Amino acid sequence: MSDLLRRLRGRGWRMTSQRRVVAEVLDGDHVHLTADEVHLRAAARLPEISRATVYNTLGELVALGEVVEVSTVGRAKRYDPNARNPHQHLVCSGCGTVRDVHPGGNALGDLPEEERFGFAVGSVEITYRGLCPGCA
Amino acid sequence: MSDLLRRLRGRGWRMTSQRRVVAEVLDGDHVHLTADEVHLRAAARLPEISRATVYNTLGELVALGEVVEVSTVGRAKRYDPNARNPHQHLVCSGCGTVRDVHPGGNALGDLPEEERFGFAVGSVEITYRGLCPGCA
DNA sequence: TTCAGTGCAAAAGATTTGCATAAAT
DNA sequence: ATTTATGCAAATCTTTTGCACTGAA
Repeated sequence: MSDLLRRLRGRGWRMTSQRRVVAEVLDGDHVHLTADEVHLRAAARLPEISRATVYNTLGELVALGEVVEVSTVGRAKRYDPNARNPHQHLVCSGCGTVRDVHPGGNALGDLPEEERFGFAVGSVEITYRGLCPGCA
Repeated sequence: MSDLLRRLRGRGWRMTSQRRVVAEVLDGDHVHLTADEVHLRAAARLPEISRATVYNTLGELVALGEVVEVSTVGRAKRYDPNARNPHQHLVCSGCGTVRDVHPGGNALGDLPEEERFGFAVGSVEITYRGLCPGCA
């Protein structure tokens, strides 16, 4: 069973065949799928699964903190199940492909208090943009 | 005349009343408008300007490197004319408001070569997410 | 049994596109 | 005169919503 699924079970998440398939599709450490790609792969195993359910389920996983939404410029959001291991993203401006990077040396410190303007800062997202070998 | 407009003139950008108005709306150092907001403000001065023209113009300004698209999670893109001064963004997860931040001390170094996977990295985007005082 | 989850289809929001017309150089 | 930009309306893509129905606990 996938790690994600095991964790969700442990948290008392109500299980259905649709939810199981979505969680299975999202298993792995370098997965960055769009909602539509998740639906496509889930439907390969469970043909009757609807887009609405995929969106609902993804939204819940995000709310639970088990999946992170990767922001995009114009393109569809991508969902990253590797929420436990902080990391950053290298995104191709051509095809939208996402790669994980872990630049050990230059991790970003917190935003200093005097730069927060009263915001309750919860997360930092760092994205490197450029062209992948295939698109260059 | 706005700085942006002056620069565009200098680059031989073909000028029209629509383009002028869009450039004027985008003038300033802490502007983060959506395409729709740009259209709204532009239309206040030039009622016949169309959304398509606003989108076209914004796309060109981005291609010229004069304006930066601020990525969002789900929401409409925002356009930031402050492309000359590298800075970062504090984004409210509640209302989508964007604030500029310049955390001097912890600027991010480049992504090391061995972490680039053959990508031609062109830019880094750093976004702090959280709730603004109003939404908290 | 009960309540949360699902599917469907329609709606909404953001952005793009095709094409005839208008305007800048 | 020539070339490029504009406006309109329709189309596309992504995501959300309302509601009756199904299935997990």
